[in-house]
Amino acid sequence: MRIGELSRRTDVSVASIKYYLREGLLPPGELSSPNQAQYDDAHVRRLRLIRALVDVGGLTIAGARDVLAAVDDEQVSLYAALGRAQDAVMTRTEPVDDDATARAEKAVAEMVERRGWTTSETNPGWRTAVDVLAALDRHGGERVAGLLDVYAGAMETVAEHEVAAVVDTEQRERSIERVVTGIVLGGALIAALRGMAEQSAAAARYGGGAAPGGGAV
Amino acid sequence: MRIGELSRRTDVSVASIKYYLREGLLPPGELSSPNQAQYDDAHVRRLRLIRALVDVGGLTIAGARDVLAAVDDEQVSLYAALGRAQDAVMTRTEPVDDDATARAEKAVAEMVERRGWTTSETNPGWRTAVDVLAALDRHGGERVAGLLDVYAGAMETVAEHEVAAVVDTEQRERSIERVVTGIVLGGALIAALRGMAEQSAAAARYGGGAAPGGGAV
DNA sequence: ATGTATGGAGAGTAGGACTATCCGAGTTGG
DNA sequence: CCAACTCGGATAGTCCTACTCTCCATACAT
Repeated sequence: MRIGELSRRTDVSVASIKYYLREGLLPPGELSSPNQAQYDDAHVRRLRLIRALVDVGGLTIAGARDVLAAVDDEQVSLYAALGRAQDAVMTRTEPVDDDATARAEKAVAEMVERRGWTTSETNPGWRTAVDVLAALDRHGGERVAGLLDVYAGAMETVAEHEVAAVVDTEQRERSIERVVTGIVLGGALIAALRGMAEQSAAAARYGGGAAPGGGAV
Repeated sequence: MRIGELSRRTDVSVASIKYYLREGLLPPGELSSPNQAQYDDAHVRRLRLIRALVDVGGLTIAGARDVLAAVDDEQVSLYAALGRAQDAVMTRTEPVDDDATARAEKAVAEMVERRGWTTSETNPGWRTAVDVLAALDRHGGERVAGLLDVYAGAMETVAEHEVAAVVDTEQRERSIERVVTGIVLGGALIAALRGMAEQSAAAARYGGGAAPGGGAV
């Protein structure tokens, strides 16, 4: 198929498709003549994956490109692809160096130790966790920070199920795609469910008035 | 204090402070003369809160303004503030109408029913959950979608602890600030810990090679 | 044959988050 | 008391991201 049909089938404008091609998110079609290319179902799939990562998962175009490059690269292990996807999802902050950070670092290190996690400070989550804890500390959110173990326990369960569900010795490319969509979209799903659970928990405690949400006001 | 000292104390440039004032994130200082204003500790606190929401929590300036408006508005209940914070964190997608969406809607509704959650479709999380599930469905992520109950169970536990920790009949403003920081920063913390837990779980299953993360490449 | 679609490249646009520049009015150190 | 600095407020400019538009020389469709 040519670009027009690809556009129709995926509901992505021709201009956007060209943009993704230029940015290297979508591999070029096969040229049948110097200025005529053919696209196939793989392009349709890829385009849908891009939309899912960007629209639903909230990745930037650059983040999506990195993740997709890992999917395409035969050299990249499933384990490394997982890290790549995490990198793309996590917002990086430049490190500060104060008391709050020192305390936060200690809290994270102790938690990891306590739970026996096999992870290291090079994991992007580690730094982010420290940053968040430090911010909570600075702002008097110690009550929330005190839930570190509750959060960690919940994520431990989630991660075990996810890894078990996603990893499966099939064709490598499909498996990596699953890992990547799992990391990115799973994160969005977790955030969504947390919102619902929170409303529910608050309602239980207050006999809940009108439901929150529904846009601006 | 005047703007220069406010800037020094918070490490936020004078230009940015002026910008936040213009955008209504930071209340104006008290004018001692037509062109001289005084700021106080409340401004310092507020500025730190803004930075935490934006830098760590990943809110946009507009999102932070909405959330802070809820904190400031005496009329807004704690329960409503919670919804406001969720709105700010959640990425809104315009709805599609296909089979995948229909299936996703059913799955979410059944899950809510099964768990007896007090929440409704007006909760921004509900729509997001449907969108994510639909995207997973479209992309062959049914394995991840099958974890819906695992995710929901984990978030149920988390939400109960959070609501209990955060709500506390003290001064309303502080309490609402805690709810808001809890929602926003708690979400970032959860994402970070999930990343770490996932690395750990993957390592357990593979004898883990080099740790992922550490930036580009 | 003639009108529409295509590939590729470059320029243009809209929104977001600052950052820089001005200016007339305080404030401060010598 | 005066020069140098700082301030508040407003406007304009910058950089980035994610597109979107415009061209043009083919290619395809009828």
